[in-house]
Parts: sequence; C-alpha cells; structure tokens
Amino acid sequence: MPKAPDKHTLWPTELAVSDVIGRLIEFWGFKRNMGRVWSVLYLSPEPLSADDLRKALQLSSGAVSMTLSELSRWGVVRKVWIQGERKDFYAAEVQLWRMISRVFNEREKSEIVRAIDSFEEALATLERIKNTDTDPQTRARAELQQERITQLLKLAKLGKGLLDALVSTAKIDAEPLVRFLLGQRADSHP
Amino acid sequence: MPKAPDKHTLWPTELAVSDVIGRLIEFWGFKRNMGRVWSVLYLSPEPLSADDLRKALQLSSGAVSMTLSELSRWGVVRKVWIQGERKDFYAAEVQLWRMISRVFNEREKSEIVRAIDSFEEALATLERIKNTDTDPQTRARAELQQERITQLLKLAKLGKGLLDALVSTAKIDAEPLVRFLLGQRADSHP
DNA sequence: CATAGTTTTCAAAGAATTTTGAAACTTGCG
DNA sequence: CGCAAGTTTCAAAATTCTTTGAAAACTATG
Repeated sequence: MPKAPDKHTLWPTELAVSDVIGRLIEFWGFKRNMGRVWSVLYLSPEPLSADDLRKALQLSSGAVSMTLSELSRWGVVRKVWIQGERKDFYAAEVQLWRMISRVFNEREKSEIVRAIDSFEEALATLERIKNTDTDPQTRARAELQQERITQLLKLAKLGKGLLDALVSTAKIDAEPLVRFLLGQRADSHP
Repeated sequence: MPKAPDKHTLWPTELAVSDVIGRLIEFWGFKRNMGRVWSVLYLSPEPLSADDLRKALQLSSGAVSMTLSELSRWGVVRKVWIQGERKDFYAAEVQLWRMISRVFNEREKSEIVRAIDSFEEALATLERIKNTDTDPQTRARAELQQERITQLLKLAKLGKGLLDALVSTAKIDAEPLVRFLLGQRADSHP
C-alpha cells in the first residue's frame, strides 16, 4: 500500500514557525494550539483536513475539531470544498493584516471599551460624592481619585484610538500608519 | 481601642476600578491580583503596607508579598519609607505612560524579537533547501513557504516598530504618536 | 433509510497556574 | 545577644484551563 505523500510530517521550518507562533499567540491570550494549527495551514500549499492536522500536530480529534471551530469563529481559517472529497478541508486566512485587525477589533476593543465605561462610571460616582459628602477628607480623597482615574481614562482612550487606527488602516490598506511606524519605506518597495 | 481610620474597606469605585484593571491586566497576560493591587495603590492617597493590601483585597500574606515583589520587578510599584514606621509601605508608579512603555518594551518586545529571529532562520533554511534539493515539488513548496514567512516577518517587524515608537514616544513624552493616532486633539470631535 | 465516513460534543483526566499559610528568615531595637 | 514585628519562601491544596477519546450526531451516497 503506497503511502500518500506525507502531509503528516512537518518540515523543521514548519515546526519552528508553528511553535513560535503558538507561543506568540498564547502569550497574546489564545490557546497555543490555535497558533500551531493556523501556522500549519498557513504554510501548507493546499488545504488540509482535520485528520491531516491531527497527525501533523499529534492532537486528539476533539482538540482539532475544537481548535478549528475556534479559529473559524475568529475568521482566521475557512472551510474549503475539495471536489470529490468527503472530508472538510481547511485553509488559513492569508491576509494577515485583515485577519489581525479583525481580531484586534473584536477582542481587544471590547475589553477596552468595558474599561472605559467603568472608568467613566467611577468618575461620575466620585463627582456625586464630592457634591454630597460633607467630610472634607472624603471629598479630598474623591478628588484625588478623580484625577487618577481621569489619567486611566485618557490612556484607555488612547488605546482605543490605536486599535481604531489599526483597523481602519487595515480596511483602507493604504498604509499611513505602517509608514509612520517604520519611519521610511516599509521594506523593499519595488 | 480606637480603630485606625479604615484603609481596609475599599470604596465601590475603588473596587470597580481595581476589578476592571485586574481583568484588563489578566487579559494581557499578568495575574489579576497584580492589577488589583496596583489599582488600590494607585487610588490610595497615601502609601499602603502589605497588610493594608491583604485586608483590602482579602489575600493571603504570601500572595501579597509575591504580588508586590512581582510588581516591583516590573517597576510599577515602589517601596516608600514612612518615618517612624516599622513596616514597608508601597506606592504605585503614577506615571502611567512611562510605566506602560517599560512593560511593553521588556515583555512584548522580547517575545517579538524571538519570533523575528525564528522567522529569519526559517527563511534561511528554506533558501538552503531551494539551492540544494533537486525535487521540483520540494523546491516549489520551499518557495511558497518563503513567501508566506516573509509576510509574517514583515508583520513582526511592524509590531516591533510599533513598540519602539511607543517606547520612544514615552521617553520624549512629546507625543507625536499620540497626536497621530487620535487624529486631532484628544477627545470629543463629533 | 441504512450505512460508513466524518465531525462534534462533553464528561472525565491531566496539566498548568495560582493561592494558601505555616515555617524560615530579616531586621531594628532594647 | 535575643526578641518580636514584618517579610519571604515554598510545598501542598485549590482552582482554572486544556486535552482526551469514546459516544452521539451528522451527512452524502447506494
């Protein structure tokens, strides 16, 4: 029985890249396997089946299924139909920039927005205290906290601004932010 | 015996803020308690002792000690001597911008640099394969991977550029990046 | 509509991380 | 010194997160 040309042994480069991305992604709050699976797909010339991935990364079938569905939810992997095949095949989103901005937008921004709301609410509460409480100590304390929370609020808004800029940059794809950050041309400009 | 004015009951606003920061910070890969402890210190008019923190946040003494030492290592909290007191007291770094840029610089950048190195190494390996291997399939595959990894590399470098920009902005504190990101003056533009 | 190939689900096992608290350790002072 | 307040350490316990794998659920034919 002739073995199918093995998709199941990763090249050392694939292993290295999927590992480092796994780590980066984990560091960033996702599961390591999400990074690994995505990487393998990203480096694969053709879409892979769940089973290919299971073999390549030595995961259980359940893990692969869950990882793929999470990746799909984030829109960084998509199903691909291959004619004549029964299985589902998967391919990585290759538009890195778009991918990242989507994730940033959904995940980070919602967290930041929550913080912003909470800061604003705290400020309002403190304002009420200042206008109500008679103890000078208490009022002074409220005032100090207002100042400090205001700083936090500014910072959070800055963060939100940054994410918004990234996202809209990704949409337009004309890359003013990229230029700005890299100082000059972004790497080899034909 | 007259109770000391209670530093040990947090105001609702303090609780809310320390919670939301705890979450943000956890989301960002630190321990939740680091965020909470820092927040309480940040909102406190005077430095607090380990014991104050233990009571305010209902943590074990060990947890407080470890959290404080971690926060110190990140330079976001510092010891303060209070004359006539036996205990150590702690205060939060209030220069948010500086604080954040330091953390970014150490933590994020090292992770990104690792990724960059790894990508570059992978590219070199693939180049060797292209120049050595005779199988056209293999060579084609190596080429595709080079392209894709190049994209990753660009992205990683962009990330590094972003962090560098943040850090140097923090150093100068003249805020070109801030301006750029917010488009105009901070806040309120219908 | 039965079946075999696939995917999904999910409770339990396993890992990893965090917290606890008592013991060991420091330090300043009588 | 020797003590006592204060801090740190660290092994064990608790908690949280991840993975497993077998069973249930799908699904495209014959």
